[in-house]
Amino acid sequence: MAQESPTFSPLYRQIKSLILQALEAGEWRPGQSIPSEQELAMRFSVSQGTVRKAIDEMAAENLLVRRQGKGTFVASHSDPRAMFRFLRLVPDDDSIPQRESIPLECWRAKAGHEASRILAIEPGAPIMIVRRLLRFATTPVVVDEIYLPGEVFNGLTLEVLQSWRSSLYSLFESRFGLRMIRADEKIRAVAADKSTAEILDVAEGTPLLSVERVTYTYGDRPVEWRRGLYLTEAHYYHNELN
Amino acid sequence: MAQESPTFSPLYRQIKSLILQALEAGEWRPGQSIPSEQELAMRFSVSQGTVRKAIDEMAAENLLVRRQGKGTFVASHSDPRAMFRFLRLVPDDDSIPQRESIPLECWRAKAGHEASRILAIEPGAPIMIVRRLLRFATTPVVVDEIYLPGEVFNGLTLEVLQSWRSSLYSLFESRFGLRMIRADEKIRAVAADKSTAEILDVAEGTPLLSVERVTYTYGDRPVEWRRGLYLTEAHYYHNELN
DNA sequence: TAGTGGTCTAGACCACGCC
DNA sequence: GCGTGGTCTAGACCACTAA
Repeated sequence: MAQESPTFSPLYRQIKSLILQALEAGEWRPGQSIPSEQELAMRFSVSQGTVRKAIDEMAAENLLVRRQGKGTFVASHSDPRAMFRFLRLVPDDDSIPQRESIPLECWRAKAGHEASRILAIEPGAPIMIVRRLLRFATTPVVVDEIYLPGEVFNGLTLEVLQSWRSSLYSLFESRFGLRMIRADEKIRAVAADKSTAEILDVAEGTPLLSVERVTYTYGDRPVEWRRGLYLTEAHYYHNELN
Repeated sequence: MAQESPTFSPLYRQIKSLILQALEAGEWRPGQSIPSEQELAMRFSVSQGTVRKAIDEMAAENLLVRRQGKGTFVASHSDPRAMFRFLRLVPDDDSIPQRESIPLECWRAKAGHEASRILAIEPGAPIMIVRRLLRFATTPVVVDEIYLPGEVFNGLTLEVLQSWRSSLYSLFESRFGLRMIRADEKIRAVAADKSTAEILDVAEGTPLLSVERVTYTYGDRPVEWRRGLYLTEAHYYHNELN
């Protein structure tokens, strides 16, 4: 008969979005622990099991990290376990390489049509463009061109990038308070242009993986658009299908 | 003090592996429903909540599919919702294309060094090799070369392949009782060789995505090794990162 | 209306990390 | 020993599906 709840949302999802709000508001910082399940249950006046289910989902989405006996922590790109979480390039011998990010350029620009559409900002709005090289041990393997909304990344310079000894996303997190939650990648095969070929030390025309990534923060807000060119002669992009 | 349980396994995981066993033994067929949570709880003499947690995990792994009000079902590649579950190629305009699989060749061979290693069979053991073309609407987009253990795929012929009007994995499931659970892909950029270029109707040397996939059935047993060459001029390989 | 999965609760106990 | 997350239970009630 009567449609009771056209937008029925279970209690644990409401709790989840409350925790999300707190997270977004910066109530707990990346790497820090959030209150215990008991405390949260009291705070929201629900049972511990309901809080638990909310946290379960958020842990599955890599927003939180549970550690038995210790507590629940806000996920962080500064955590060694998650440092290159989004980089799927692996050496052919499946070793874990020493990665090194080498910033090449960093300049201001105005958002063109495509950048404004993808980053959901006004055309002509300020953006930052970063070019950088990624090396595995001493081998150059990836050239990235990264587009960032200038609004958010105010104060980003080549010097800042060069003085940072860790992953880009951990810099974004620490310096700009931006937490990268998830990303979408579009992968294609392309031929290396001259300048990329030089940087990667291969012949012009060498087939490369073009990896176009849009990265999102809380609320599915896009905050990074990057295009990486991956050299796959001694490495491969690894993907697991379920 | 005493190390109580070096290999502690919670009850719900034991239940999970019992359900897995039943699944593997073919007690319930793909697409069919398994017993209700209550029935399983009685059968295994545990609470409904414990069964629920076991099923939760299996649903997350795409082994089972829950449908509220109806029951829990064995996942199937014949289900339209999961038909091309492992194919990540998408048209640039993000439309959902009409896919068509065109078998080109199918022959017997003996496993070489690499095939035997990957499929975990004896070198020299019989294998089947299938070559096929995949079209989106009328556009050729993928050429696959597929290696299958002959032991399992006894009776596979080009005629069988040609008479099947659906996805390969649904054929494997229906005809050979083989259920593909998960897969690992290694992606590279390569240049099109002459014969592939002809089939895909592009110039020789065109950059293509090389997608090497190993597919596993229950118990992490590898049962398929394939290499696909994807044309990415009007399509892209989509990947979501979390 | 009956049966299924989905939610929510309350309480007991276990495993783990740390002091 | 204490606090944390992790497991297990039992029971009540809700939402969805199909007969």
